[in-house]
Amino acid sequence: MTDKKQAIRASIAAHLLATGISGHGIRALAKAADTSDRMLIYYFSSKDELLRESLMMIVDGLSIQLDQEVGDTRQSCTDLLETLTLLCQRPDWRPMTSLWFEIVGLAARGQEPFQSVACEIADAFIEWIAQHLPESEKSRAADLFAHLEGRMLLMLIGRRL
Amino acid sequence: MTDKKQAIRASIAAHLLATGISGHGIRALAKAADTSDRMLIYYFSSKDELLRESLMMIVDGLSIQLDQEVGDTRQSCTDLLETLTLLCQRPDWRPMTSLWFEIVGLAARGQEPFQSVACEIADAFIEWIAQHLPESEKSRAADLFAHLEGRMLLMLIGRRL
DNA sequence: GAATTAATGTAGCGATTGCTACATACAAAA
DNA sequence: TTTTGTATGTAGCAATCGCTACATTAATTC
Repeated sequence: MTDKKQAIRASIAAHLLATGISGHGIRALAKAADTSDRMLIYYFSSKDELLRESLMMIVDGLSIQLDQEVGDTRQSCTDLLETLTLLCQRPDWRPMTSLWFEIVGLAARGQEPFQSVACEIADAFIEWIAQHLPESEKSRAADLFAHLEGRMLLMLIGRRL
Repeated sequence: MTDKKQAIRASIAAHLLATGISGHGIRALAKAADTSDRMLIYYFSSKDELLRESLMMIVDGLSIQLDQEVGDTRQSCTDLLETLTLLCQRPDWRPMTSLWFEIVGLAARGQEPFQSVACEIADAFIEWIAQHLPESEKSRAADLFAHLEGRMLLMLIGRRL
């Protein structure tokens, strides 16, 4: 059933957020989703497809989650960067940050499905930023995203600004 | 002999730059260094140690390489960011960029030896930036690095500013 | 009730993983 | 010359990898 498939997607997504992508065989993933490796392949055909669909679940929730945290107000470029910097530094966002850079690392060599997932996440985030900037600064959304990402990277490896 | 060990380090470093870190067993690495897996373990005790030493070779050459490319002049914060952005966008720097984000991705979950290697690279780069900024702007070195890294990330996944 | 389809368990395949045991060659030291 | 230590090849181990073959049960349809 599609319910079952969706439940598996959700379990795997949570597990990836909590423990990372690499180093988990399908047997371990199956245990995390309370099923068997046999069933994972039955539903998703391959491990790659399972990962792709699970990661896309997270992407789809990103904009909503950002709205919940930041609110739907517009801020200047400088202010929005500070707001998002504070948000991404919060401990409860750490799993998301780790997962994001893990995806980027896997995408760095063009490896699917991570390459396309990375693009989708970046595009979604930049789009969200653009919609929360004043009209006059919309064109700076991508560079604001870049600046934010760099700060997240520094934080991730334990380096201060 | 130490010569042999050093030659292996160099071969492996070049191979990692060209083809990435993940997905290579020690048998493949041995072939790239024109030796046997048996000898890699003989010299380096473990795959982790082999990777650590090979990656550190790259780190050690980073400042020198930056000096060669950019020159030893000081620039304002804004100018230096543009200079470095152009440099890191050059196709011949692409392997370095990919490798760097691959390392960060592996470090994202605290996995050694990538965690410590990532710190060393970041520290070396930030230190280099600080030394190429005017006295009055030195404190902004880390954030300039952050901004640059974010731009590299965008470029890496094929997104424009 | 019979036939068909969907869902699931069990077992295992062939490939690869990092690493080790054992033997051997060769050189320097005693 | 015997001994000792370094360098190297060959073979293989136990674990894990993604995935498949085969059988069986459970649910649906005719």
